[in-house]
Amino acid sequence: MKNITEKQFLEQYSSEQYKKPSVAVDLVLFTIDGDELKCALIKRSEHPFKNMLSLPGVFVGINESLDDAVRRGIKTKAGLKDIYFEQLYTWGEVDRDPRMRIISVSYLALVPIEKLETTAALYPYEEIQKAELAFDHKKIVEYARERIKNKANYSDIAFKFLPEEFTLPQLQKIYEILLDKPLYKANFRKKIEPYIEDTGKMTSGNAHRPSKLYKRNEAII
Amino acid sequence: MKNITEKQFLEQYSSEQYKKPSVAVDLVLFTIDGDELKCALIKRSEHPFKNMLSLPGVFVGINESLDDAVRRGIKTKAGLKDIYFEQLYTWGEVDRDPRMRIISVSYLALVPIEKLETTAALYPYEEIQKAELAFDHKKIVEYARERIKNKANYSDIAFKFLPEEFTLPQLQKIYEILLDKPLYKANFRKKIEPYIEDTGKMTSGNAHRPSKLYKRNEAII
DNA sequence: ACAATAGTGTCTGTGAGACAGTATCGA
DNA sequence: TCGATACTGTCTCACAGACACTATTGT
Repeated sequence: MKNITEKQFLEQYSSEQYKKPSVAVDLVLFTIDGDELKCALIKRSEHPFKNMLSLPGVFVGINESLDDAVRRGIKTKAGLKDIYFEQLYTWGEVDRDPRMRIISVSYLALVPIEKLETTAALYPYEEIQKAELAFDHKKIVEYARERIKNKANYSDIAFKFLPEEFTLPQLQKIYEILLDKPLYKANFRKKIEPYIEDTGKMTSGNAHRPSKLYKRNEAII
Repeated sequence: MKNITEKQFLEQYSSEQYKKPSVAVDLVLFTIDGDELKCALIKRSEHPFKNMLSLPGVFVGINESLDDAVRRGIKTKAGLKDIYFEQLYTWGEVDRDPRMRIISVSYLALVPIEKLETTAALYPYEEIQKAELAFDHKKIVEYARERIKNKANYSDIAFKFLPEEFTLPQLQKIYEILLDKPLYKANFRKKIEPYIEDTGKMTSGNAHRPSKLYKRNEAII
């Protein structure tokens, strides 16, 4: 950039001789199924890493924001819309994809299992940890796992795995899975109390004592 | 992507008709100067946003990792090497740069003021907040400010603003600036005690009671 | 009545917060 | 001796952790 204006530089930079990396968004879509945290993965049908599992992802269009690309990915790969997502980390090692230079902006997406009537193939996190994934995708999934473990302590992400109305035993179960440790009922209830609101409704038909249905108290962060 | 193989798609995608975004890294380089948190900014000499302040940044080379681009940026823009940095967030709105589509991977960099004998122009954060910055850079600086405020509570980033050896009044000052609130001496010392190590040395010549010199206890996270 | 799950009362220890005190330097 | 800064002892209160208890359903 010596002796040329920024404008000249940009013209040169935009020209053919300056190769640009491609940019993709990769999705780590988690849900909780019974006692397990599960992640949506796609079996690759082409080389490289043929027949291996990989994260669903899309390339970012030239007139598409990152968040829009994520929404498109969630829609086309999992058939979902209006679910919670947040940016995780951007992975930019030169050789992370053997075909070409691809910078991957990874996103965490969370969805209640009830919304996932669709075809997305889910794999338990515990199995993923033991398996090999395509590209650097295993590292990305593990990064996402750490993130939800941390955020469970100080944010409301646990609620993203549940429908609008839920019981406290359900919510506690989510927390136990995310934090990977058992919690004391009484303590959990005292701690969570400010963040929830009684709906007045109860569960029924569960062969045992019914439980109250709560919803998130949106007024409290 | 209907009816074509992934290979064919990639060939098409790589061809000229598929325009790619550019990727840059933008640096939020903070230091603490006296009682103030300051950020390195550059006055733009070209349109758009001519004469306005902006974050130092570089385009990511096709054969350069993101971290390498950051190191190059820190070297060329601030004349520094081997300083602490971490990725912040990736900004991908379509119109964030009026000239062309640029996706910006922002990085936080922290440096002790003693290392900054150089020319980098520093601006107090409080002033930046009141000013206007080029592009979406003000939002990025504010995001970085929030990050260090949060991380001061549970990580060791405060130490990144100090040289190897430091006094507890110095360290407390850093924390007070980062957290933007006064701290009680006694409580601060009790809390920080496990993370520091006495060097046996003392300050001197300061016209008052000298203070002990400590260093980071690397064994403790 | 019983099994099973839902929900509550209370003790304890830890640690943050607040404040008052003592210690050691230069001038 | 005094001003200024460095450093310490201790009380209180909130809250996480642990555990034992009571409550309500279907069978």
